[in-house]
Amino acid sequence: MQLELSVDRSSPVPLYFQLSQQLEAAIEHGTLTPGSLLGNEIELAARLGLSRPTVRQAIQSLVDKGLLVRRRGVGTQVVHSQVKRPLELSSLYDDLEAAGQRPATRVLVNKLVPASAEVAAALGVAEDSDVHRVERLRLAHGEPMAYLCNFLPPGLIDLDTDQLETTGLYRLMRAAGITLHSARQSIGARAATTEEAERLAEETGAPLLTMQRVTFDDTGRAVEYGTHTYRPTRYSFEFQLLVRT
Amino acid sequence: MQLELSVDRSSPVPLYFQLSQQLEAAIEHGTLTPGSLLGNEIELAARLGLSRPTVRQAIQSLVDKGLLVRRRGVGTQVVHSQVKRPLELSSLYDDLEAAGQRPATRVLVNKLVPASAEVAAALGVAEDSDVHRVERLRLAHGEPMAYLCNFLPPGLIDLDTDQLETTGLYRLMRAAGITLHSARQSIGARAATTEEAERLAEETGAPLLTMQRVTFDDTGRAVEYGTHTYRPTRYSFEFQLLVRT
DNA sequence: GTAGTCAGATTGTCCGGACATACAGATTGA
DNA sequence: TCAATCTGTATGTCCGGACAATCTGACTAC
Repeated sequence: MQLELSVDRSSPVPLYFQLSQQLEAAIEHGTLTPGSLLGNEIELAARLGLSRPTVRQAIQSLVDKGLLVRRRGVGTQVVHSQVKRPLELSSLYDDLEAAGQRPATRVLVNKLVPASAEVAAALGVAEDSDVHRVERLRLAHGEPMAYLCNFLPPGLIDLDTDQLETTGLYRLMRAAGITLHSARQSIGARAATTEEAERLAEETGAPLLTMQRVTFDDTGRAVEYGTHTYRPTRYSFEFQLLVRT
Repeated sequence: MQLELSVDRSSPVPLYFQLSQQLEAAIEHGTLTPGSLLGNEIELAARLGLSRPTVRQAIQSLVDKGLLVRRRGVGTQVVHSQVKRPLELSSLYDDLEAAGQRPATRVLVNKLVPASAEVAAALGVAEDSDVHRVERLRLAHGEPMAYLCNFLPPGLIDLDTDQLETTGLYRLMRAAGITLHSARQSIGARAATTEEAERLAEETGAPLLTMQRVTFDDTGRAVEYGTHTYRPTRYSFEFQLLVRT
């Protein structure tokens, strides 16, 4: 069957983007079934009244997302496996909300403190200089799920406790005009100390999932350093990843 | 200072790839310092005797890798933060070897077994049909580090125990002509059972880091399903990730 | 002095074409 | 019958050009 595709040249949205979105929607919706050929680029371009480079750009973006596979001499086809999303830089809050869990946050600490050596190194600021320290308890369905301790350099964002209780940190940062670009993460596990256990309603010595992360904006500045502990019975890290080529 | 760049038109290596590799090397080597402008595309193209689309393709590949940032009206500059690698689909064996640890593998099980419901679902094969089951203990410096249990569909690869002891599973699969494409991972933690503790020389109830993974090739077939447990005192997952744009 | 405006610079998008390269299947030869 | 070769098809690479969108900084007007 013929796929219904069309582009709006009067729209400010780039043509290749319009096309890639329609193709992605068709894949998501099942109109383009896994394994099916996409039809050659030349004809597709002619059918849409676009040039081949534009069509290629649209297809390439979906190849990069892992939705399509190109084979020289064969064609472009939809991958069989259900690709979800390739581990984006998302916040726990958004993840929980998307999963239908009603997330809640209890802000335990929100103040300026002198940076420890560890924090100073991670954020690239001078030791003992002032940094924001935010400690939060993240709940889902009223049950504690994670304990989040974050450090931010000063002057970057105005951290309002009320806002922190109603939304995620990443969303606040994006809203403040910070372009999140990359992050360096480390995921591990360890036994809960008595203090940690108490916070998360676990037993002392119970296994905890830990995550440390330094986030950078597009200028390469470190904009956030966080040390998080999760209850492994309530949370695990799930993600899809692609090979780099 | 002027960066020394040149391309070899007689080489079968694509021109844009030659350029991107030279730029990447210059960034890695420090010749291109973080924050420095790359010079505009037009002039760069003229200097190298290339067309602008070719130069753009080279630059774009580095932008995708997170090494460069483009700004309309400003230019292209090197990001400040030290980007390592964006979480490729690597094997524990390669990771350890790259880190200078001398990895060793002890194959505990290597046989065909009927697929359980869980395995059948992950690999997309019929329940009770034959699948390879491989259990391995991964050691570093003679100390147990991880227990790896993997399942593979039959007919895909010849699993030789000797080879499994001297290299990683992924390397074997790639050598067998399998193109690894994507994987779905889940990382969590739990307390060690007595059996698990014994295998890894830990105490019963000690925290363990767990990872489950289904790997797909470029046709979308599931080619491997694995359940791994790591000693968190010896291993943690470290990776860099980029925002998708 | 401050805000608005304008011009230059640079990347973003798009076009049309050309040739190279690799794959699959049909044809041909032994 | 089987293997080597040819051929068509589709993507991969590359070119040269055109115009649009956006950012920076300087200029101008109030």
